[in-house]
Amino acid sequence: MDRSKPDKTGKPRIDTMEHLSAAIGVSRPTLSRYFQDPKRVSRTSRERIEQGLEQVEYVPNFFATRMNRASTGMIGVIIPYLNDLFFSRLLEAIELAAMDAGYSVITKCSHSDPAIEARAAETFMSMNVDGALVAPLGNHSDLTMYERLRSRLPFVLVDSRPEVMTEVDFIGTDHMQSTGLATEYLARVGGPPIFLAMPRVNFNAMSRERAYVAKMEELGLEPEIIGTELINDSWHFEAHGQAVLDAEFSNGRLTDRSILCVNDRVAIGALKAAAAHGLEPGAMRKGGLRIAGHDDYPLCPFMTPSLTTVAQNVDAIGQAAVTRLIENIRGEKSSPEQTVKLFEGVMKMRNSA
Amino acid sequence: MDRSKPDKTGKPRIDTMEHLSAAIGVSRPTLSRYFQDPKRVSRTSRERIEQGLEQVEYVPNFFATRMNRASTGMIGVIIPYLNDLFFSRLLEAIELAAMDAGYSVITKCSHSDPAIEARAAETFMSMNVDGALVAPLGNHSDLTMYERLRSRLPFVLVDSRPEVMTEVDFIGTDHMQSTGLATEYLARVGGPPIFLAMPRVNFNAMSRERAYVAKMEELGLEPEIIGTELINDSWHFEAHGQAVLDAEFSNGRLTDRSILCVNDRVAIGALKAAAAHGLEPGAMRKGGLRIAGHDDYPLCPFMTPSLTTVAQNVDAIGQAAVTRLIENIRGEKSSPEQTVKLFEGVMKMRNSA
DNA sequence: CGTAAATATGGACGCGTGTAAAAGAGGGAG
DNA sequence: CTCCCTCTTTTACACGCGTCCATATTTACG
Repeated sequence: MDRSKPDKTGKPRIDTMEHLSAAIGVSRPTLSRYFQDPKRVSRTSRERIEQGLEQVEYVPNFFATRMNRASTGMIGVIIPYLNDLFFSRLLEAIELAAMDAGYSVITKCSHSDPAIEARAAETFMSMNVDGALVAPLGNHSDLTMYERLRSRLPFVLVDSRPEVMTEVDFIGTDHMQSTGLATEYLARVGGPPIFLAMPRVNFNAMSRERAYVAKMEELGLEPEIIGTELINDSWHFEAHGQAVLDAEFSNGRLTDRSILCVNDRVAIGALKAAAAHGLEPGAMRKGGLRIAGHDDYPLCPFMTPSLTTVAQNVDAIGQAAVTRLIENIRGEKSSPEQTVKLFEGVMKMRNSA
Repeated sequence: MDRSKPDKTGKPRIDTMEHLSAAIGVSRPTLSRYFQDPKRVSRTSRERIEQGLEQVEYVPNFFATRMNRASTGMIGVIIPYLNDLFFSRLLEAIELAAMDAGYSVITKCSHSDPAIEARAAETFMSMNVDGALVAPLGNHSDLTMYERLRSRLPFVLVDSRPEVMTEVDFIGTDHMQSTGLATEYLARVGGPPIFLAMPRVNFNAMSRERAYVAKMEELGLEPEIIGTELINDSWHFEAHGQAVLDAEFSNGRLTDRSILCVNDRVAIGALKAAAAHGLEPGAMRKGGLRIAGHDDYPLCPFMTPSLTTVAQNVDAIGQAAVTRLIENIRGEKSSPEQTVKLFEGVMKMRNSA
């Protein structure tokens, strides 16, 4: 591919600012300033440049523009896995917020692998990103990597946070509140809820479990937790929920209980187990099977019965994370104190509980 | 942030190869070669470097390493939207395949916006990515942008393809086959299927519609299509399916028909509409409501009833797309002929049809 | 119209690394 | 011990653009 030939649009392509400078009769530094901010050159130069750009095709080289510049205008985002609509929504919120703020984001997915996560962090540092936003993988993450990242760049944790990282900015949901809300709701409308957990693969799972226990004790009820043992080793949350409840229902247990699932994907599996056993979880009957989730997964309204859950304010979390990160970037000196911002969950009462 | 201070790990950090060279007594170009491929320096140098790297922390600058190099080792991937498990699965397959092949991928999401899509393409070109993999947005995409991309880099389309771009490499599903399969299946086990379409937002939607019509005509049946009118202007596929069928069922229509949905997300909405009307789509009864989808969305087995669908071989598509792109990158001269690779769909018979 | 102040411009240098070509080191044969 | 060959290292330049600073140009004001 010869990179200096005209392309199909007919415009001749120019590949360096030097050549562009020669082509339209403006010095290269002036062009450089123009591309950073058109207002930094005089109106006459600006018009001349813009007119020239209509004749040829030129885009400044991405790497060269970021080599010798204080700010790269990029923020790095690390997401633990993609095949989960919660994280894809979060990522979307982050990308749009960053775009609004004039930053371009570069995303890396950990694919459930701490080594990949660590490599992504190294890459971000070697790219001199202005800051990093990390949704941690969970227990297996390399915490020294987080420390390294934090000591080198503005750094904000999103969604979940390792217990030991108490002095880092963190934006997420107040699980104490949100899970407490769901627990209280179930306790009020049905019997004392039981908690359908997951293997301890991430910090939020543990936070919610603890929040459930705390709320139950506050209500003077006995907490009961099932599903902490590993059934499958992958991120098949739905299958996990289904398998755990299938075992219970098969033994005639829990068929008239309120079940609070650690998240909606587990709850979707739970709904399936119920249906398979001819059970109809529902909010309407007094006493009887109830199933609720957590997160407000986009498919909740379309489940049968529609899934009662507590919604995380994903958009607000993404927006706030970006905002906080940019604050850190802008005034690294002025904001030494840590920020923790937790958004409240909102009960979404539907038909399953 | 002073970038030359030792970090928390205790290792002093070194920020340029020059300094590293001075620190461990090996020339900078030798270091450069070492980082590209350790085998390119003598064993003695290699050992000395590796020993030195244990004492200090250093990672080559990402931008500088890619400035003056023939191959950047990067491939760009454009995905139309994230909040869809089909695309997140595809992206995962692509990322893992590329990682295996030693390429790092940089992902951009169009967020349903052709302007963002075009900007992503410009960015890729200005980054000198070795190649680009694009899952098109649909009708609104800027086709001249695709042409520009194609004329400048190895370029492979994935998942769907604009009709006019007939001479580009393309990897996807054979919708003629897959949709035909589902059509035939429904026609055989139930009555003549009706097709629940979407507004024509992407090319696959149209391909499947055409495939349905072709198969119906082959079977000597009258094709019937509903749902092409826009109900909501966003990508709320489930809501679309639900709304269209709700209108039909409310008027007492289609309640005993076989309904083939353009994709699983629409089908999930359709299932919901059925449940709301007390209808139980099922494979078991002769005659009666049947609902099937397309794609094998990960949640299909967990729907109630579980959703019959035809599976796309997402992993194979992702893998093949990367393989083909790398072929293009490696031997730009040797493979001028176009490659179109279409994978067959596989019927997943579950309970809904 | 003239002069000082404000602004715009261009030359020169630097960013951190890749790479071609030249210099060096090592090793074996004569 | 010398010569030649091969592998390795080094020297020198290149990549494309940001940015400082001296200089040219415009503007403001009298």
